[in-house]
Amino acid sequence: MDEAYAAAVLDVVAAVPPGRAITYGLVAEVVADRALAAGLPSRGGPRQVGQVLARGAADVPWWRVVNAAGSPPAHHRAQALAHLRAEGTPLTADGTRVRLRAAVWFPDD
DNA sequence: ACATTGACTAATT
DNA sequence: TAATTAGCCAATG
Repeated sequence: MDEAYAAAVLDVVAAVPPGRAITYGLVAEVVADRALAAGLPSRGGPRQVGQVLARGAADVPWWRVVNAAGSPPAHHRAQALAHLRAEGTPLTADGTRVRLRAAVWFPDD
């Protein structure tokens, strides 16, 4: 397990502003880009991001990280949605998933 | 070294 | 729009 990678992932997640969200794939890309810019070897994909969060998400707003379909992790979806709703994150009419079109955030904003 | 697993994604149906 | 299938990458046993 690479702590540097985990730290990079958590850093990105922690940077997501309230009321916005980001996908696993996007996090993976940002981390990969940063690693590349730092001259480090390329990192893993979305699944590794999930693995890192599963392990050390205690200190970060993990509920702002959703899958490509806009659905929160299957493990805590109810609680994640509660957080998102409380933050005013754009959700679909049924309130079961995030409206990525409007809520997706990229580190440039 | 091989098989299994998972907080994933994209293409198909 | 939702369910299936196949591909994916690294960690674990």
